[in-house]
Amino acid sequence: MSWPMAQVCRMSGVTSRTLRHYHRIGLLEPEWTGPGGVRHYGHEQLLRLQRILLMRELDMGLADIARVLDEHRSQAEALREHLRALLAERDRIDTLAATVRRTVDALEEGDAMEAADRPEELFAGFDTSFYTEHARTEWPNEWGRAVRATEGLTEEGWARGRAEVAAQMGRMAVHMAAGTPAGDPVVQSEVHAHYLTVNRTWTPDADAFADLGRVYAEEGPWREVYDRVAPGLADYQSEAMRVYARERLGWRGQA
Amino acid sequence: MSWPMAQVCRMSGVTSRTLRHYHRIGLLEPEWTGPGGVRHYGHEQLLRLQRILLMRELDMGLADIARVLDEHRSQAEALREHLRALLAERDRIDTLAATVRRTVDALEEGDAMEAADRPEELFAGFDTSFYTEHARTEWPNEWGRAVRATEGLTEEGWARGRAEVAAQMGRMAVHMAAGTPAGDPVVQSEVHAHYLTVNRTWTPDADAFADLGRVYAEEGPWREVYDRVAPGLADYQSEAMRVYARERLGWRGQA
DNA sequence: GTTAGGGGTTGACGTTACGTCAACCGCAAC
DNA sequence: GTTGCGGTTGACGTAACGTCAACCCCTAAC
Repeated sequence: MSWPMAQVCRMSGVTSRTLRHYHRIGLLEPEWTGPGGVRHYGHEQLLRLQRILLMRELDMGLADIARVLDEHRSQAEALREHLRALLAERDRIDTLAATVRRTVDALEEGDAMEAADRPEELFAGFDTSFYTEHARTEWPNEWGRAVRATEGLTEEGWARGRAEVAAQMGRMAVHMAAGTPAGDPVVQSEVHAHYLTVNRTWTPDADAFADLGRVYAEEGPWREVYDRVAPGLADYQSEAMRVYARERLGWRGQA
Repeated sequence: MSWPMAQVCRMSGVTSRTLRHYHRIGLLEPEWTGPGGVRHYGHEQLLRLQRILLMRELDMGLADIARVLDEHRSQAEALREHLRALLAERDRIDTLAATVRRTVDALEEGDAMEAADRPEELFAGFDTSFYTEHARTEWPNEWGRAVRATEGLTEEGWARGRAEVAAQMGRMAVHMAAGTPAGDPVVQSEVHAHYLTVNRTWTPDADAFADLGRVYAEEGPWREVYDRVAPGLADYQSEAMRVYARERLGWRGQA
């Protein structure tokens, strides 16, 4: 006794598409095929389908199911392994959810990403002259080039620059809130973006870039601005820049 | 200033394949394309890539990311929604893991699925005559046909039949351990398989099939066998058969 | 001159478990 | 004759790329 596909579908609750799929991948072959390619399933096939549905209900992959059915792999063993995979996946999602939650919190606090929308406010009272002396004596060449590069800048150009840096700070704050290590590729690529931004006015070498990071973190206007975006951001940014200087610019220092 | 694809890859840590993918789906288009189709990315594109990577890190889908970037959808709002989806997925996996664990436990107890491997042992001492009187008086026609159908059965045929029923019991025990409701399609399709098995010797109508389920659950050899496979299985099987009789055979009774 | 090598690029196919859809086919009613 | 219905089939799409064969350009070596 055997039944055509449509009847098997009604009997078992699966769609015809599913049965055709199982046929194609060799998981469940019909007993025989009638004229016009009509598939017919026998008793044996129905029982096999039952076993398939049982394991599929537990979210096992079809490949694993096939292994259990055809290679006489222990079902209990397969399920134990499947359980391990499930728990690992749950933990991964759990961690991810916590990260996202922290990120949302950081966004909602309104200090991180919204800062990117109000760069003027963020940089209000920023005193550039604070660093002038340090830069002029420590990196005279770079200082000179920076001055020349910014000489021709319009006010709109300055504003765009501030907005860009503010946006970078916002993204960096999200990375920090997410708990991403400062050495993570995605953070490093963010630092690289910052490096490119800086490059538009001057070209720091490894030493100078690492020093710039240090300056961000020490007491002063920069630290204030960074920490206004998110507490601790100055240190995080500084650390990320130190890693970048070491790994991408060949910096050898430690300070 | 702009950079060719390979350099952007090294800068940002993504593969060239990824960038080509983003190009194809319109998520990130190069600033201009050189001879030979070489893609070049400018400053603006790099910043956009940063934003993409930031959200991708949190497992957001590319479509959602595109919505945030292009349709000015609030990032916080998108992330909150994403968080809800993550939590739901975690709960789903959690429930599933608990189900799989129960299933594994049921399998390990050795009484469920292994019963399918020792049908003779399972049915040891099974006394068919127990039900002879009931069946003969209550369902005389069916009884007669069953007798005729089993007359020509070899011992091997009987053994195969027992093995099949034992295997069905094992699967049903797993469904029960998994906490699947008796009315669930997958369980009902298992009952249907049982129905087909029974049909090989006689053809119960709705009443008879429901009654058969009742018989499985009442005190006697059948209940003993079922509960030997897994405690509570007799009632579960009986309930599933009652649902089947109602929904698939048009049974109107309640008892 | 040419040839091998290296670095870069492209399109095409594979991945999971099917859903969705246009096309076709046989059979019954009008 | 045709119109509809129930059934079937193959083909394409899904998410986010990995992997791979093929091809192109430039350079150094023979």
